[in-house]
Amino acid sequence: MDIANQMILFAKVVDTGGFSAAARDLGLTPSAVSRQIGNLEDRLGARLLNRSTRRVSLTEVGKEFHERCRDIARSVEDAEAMVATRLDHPQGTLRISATSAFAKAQLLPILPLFLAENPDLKLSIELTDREIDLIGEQIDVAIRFTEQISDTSMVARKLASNQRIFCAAPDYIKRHGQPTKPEDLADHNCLRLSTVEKFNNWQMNDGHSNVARRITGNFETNSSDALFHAALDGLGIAKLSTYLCNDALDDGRLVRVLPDYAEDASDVLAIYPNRRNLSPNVRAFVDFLADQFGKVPPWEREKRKDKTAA
Amino acid sequence: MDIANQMILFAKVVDTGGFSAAARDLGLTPSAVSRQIGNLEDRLGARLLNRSTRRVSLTEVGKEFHERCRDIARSVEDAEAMVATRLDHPQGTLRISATSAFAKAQLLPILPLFLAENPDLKLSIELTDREIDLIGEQIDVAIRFTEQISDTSMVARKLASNQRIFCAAPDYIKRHGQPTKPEDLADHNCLRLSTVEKFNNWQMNDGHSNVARRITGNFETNSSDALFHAALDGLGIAKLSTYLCNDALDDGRLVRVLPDYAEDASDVLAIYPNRRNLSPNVRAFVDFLADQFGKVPPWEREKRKDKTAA
DNA sequence: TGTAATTACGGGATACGTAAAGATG
DNA sequence: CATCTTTACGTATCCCGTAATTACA
Repeated sequence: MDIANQMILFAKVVDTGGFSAAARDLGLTPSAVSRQIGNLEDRLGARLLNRSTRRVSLTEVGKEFHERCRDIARSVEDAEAMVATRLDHPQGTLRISATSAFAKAQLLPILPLFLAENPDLKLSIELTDREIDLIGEQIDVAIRFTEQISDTSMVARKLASNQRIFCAAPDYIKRHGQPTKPEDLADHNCLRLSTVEKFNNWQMNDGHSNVARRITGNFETNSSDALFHAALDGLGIAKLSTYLCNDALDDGRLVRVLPDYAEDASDVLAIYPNRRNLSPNVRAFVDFLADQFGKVPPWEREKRKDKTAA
Repeated sequence: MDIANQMILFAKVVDTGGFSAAARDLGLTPSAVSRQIGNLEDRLGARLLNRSTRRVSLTEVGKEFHERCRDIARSVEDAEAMVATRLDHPQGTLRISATSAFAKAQLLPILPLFLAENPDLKLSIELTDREIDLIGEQIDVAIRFTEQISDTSMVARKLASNQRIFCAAPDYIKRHGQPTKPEDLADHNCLRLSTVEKFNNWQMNDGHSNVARRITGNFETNSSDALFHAALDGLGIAKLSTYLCNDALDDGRLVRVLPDYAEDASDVLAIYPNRRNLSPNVRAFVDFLADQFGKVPPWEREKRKDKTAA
């Protein structure tokens, strides 16, 4: 047994007034207590307790040492209790990472509800589109899109499906015509996301097979959000995540292009450090996300299906 | 391993910045450190550290827990250091018990020298003639006279020999005559110490054999000191410890009676709790006593021998 | 390639309980 | 006589190190 526990044991002996009493309290035998205290004294090189068979009394060093040991014992208990308290319900600060586009479109709108459900919780939202070091940045939960989990200690939980589909402003279509087959894209101004689409072609899937089509365009950006707005502004055709363009499709600011084609569906993932000893904060947040996005994500809700059907 | 040491280990891991670094510092393997931290987390039910193979970072609970653990680790070290400091040289308070007669005659006179040798030491002198519970009274050292050590945990170190001899004031002898053989005591007023001499006879030894002689007298007391003063006042013949009567014999206030007889020699003992992990305070004091009384006690010094020889 | 964290596995240190002894009120 | 501390002794626990694995720079 190492010294710290012997110190706590010593405090217990003094507080209970004897070896046997301490042993009873701790579920040990007097024998074990006696030996540990003896070891402690030998290690310190000082006698802490003078003992007869009937009585135990502190030496002068013992008295001072005891005060410190008692404080330490208390601190240990307090620290343990502190953790237990924090485990009781979500509290403190939860650091969340997401891409700015997803955050603006989907995450931020639902956070007030989450905060209302968890009054003791504070949020710290970190918006970055590049991949980040979750551990280095002390992120509790990140929301990412099938970007593979680099670290095996990380756990990814699927929140929803996401597809990227082809959209343009009605005005753009009016001016440049409606493409009807993938090949037509070559004649259009295709807006690119520079971070993902490094090569000038788009993967697309008609439900049966994948094809890749070469594209051209005079606009690229590293920001999904900027891409979205460029499409809204009628700059050309963009491949946009459904979570991002659903509202604009609903109210007619965008129309879908090549509706039979889409990129392979990918997943919206909540990524967090580890499933073992998961913090209540993370658990609550991930559960909340799963609840909000899980069955039918907002961007696939009825209202939109009605309109497109119409 | 119990929780307190795991907490200290955890603090070390955070302070060194990793499991391997902590392991190196502590002379352990990363494997052991990993397991202990894992156990700690499981016990607490909370993740303290998020770790990749290259990086370790604190969770929110971990951060707060760490602060407490670091404080605890420091407190443990401080407490250990405090004891080590006190072991360095005698300091603090030493509680000494002695009989009041011995203290007045022999102990108190030499204490200033002891205090001068140990400037950081304070003394607390407890004078009681009855036997006391050293442990209950928190006595560090008791000076007693062959009163058997009741507790085996106690250690007795012989400081000097002591004899009790027969004395009277010259004035008393002048008035009642000099006894020349033990039987003569029956005709004298013998002063008794009530605590020791419960029966009305005195043991005496002529160097060959013990005899017991019945005595009578009109004075008894529980105080050696009072007995001594009664003898000085010429009340009768007293059996007095040499440590007590030497000065009076030296300067003629008392004369020895039946000089060929004395009580069996007994020992002046220093009694202290235990030899294991003896405190520097006790060690210094007992050594000092042995040095002062050890070879030839003050009450057997030359000056007196000269005079009695004369 | 070198370092880091983790896990399984086997051996060994160690801390426990039992039992007995000595002491105390 | 019940209770207390201490010590010896045998055992079982548990904790560590070794080695292998996976991850990361």
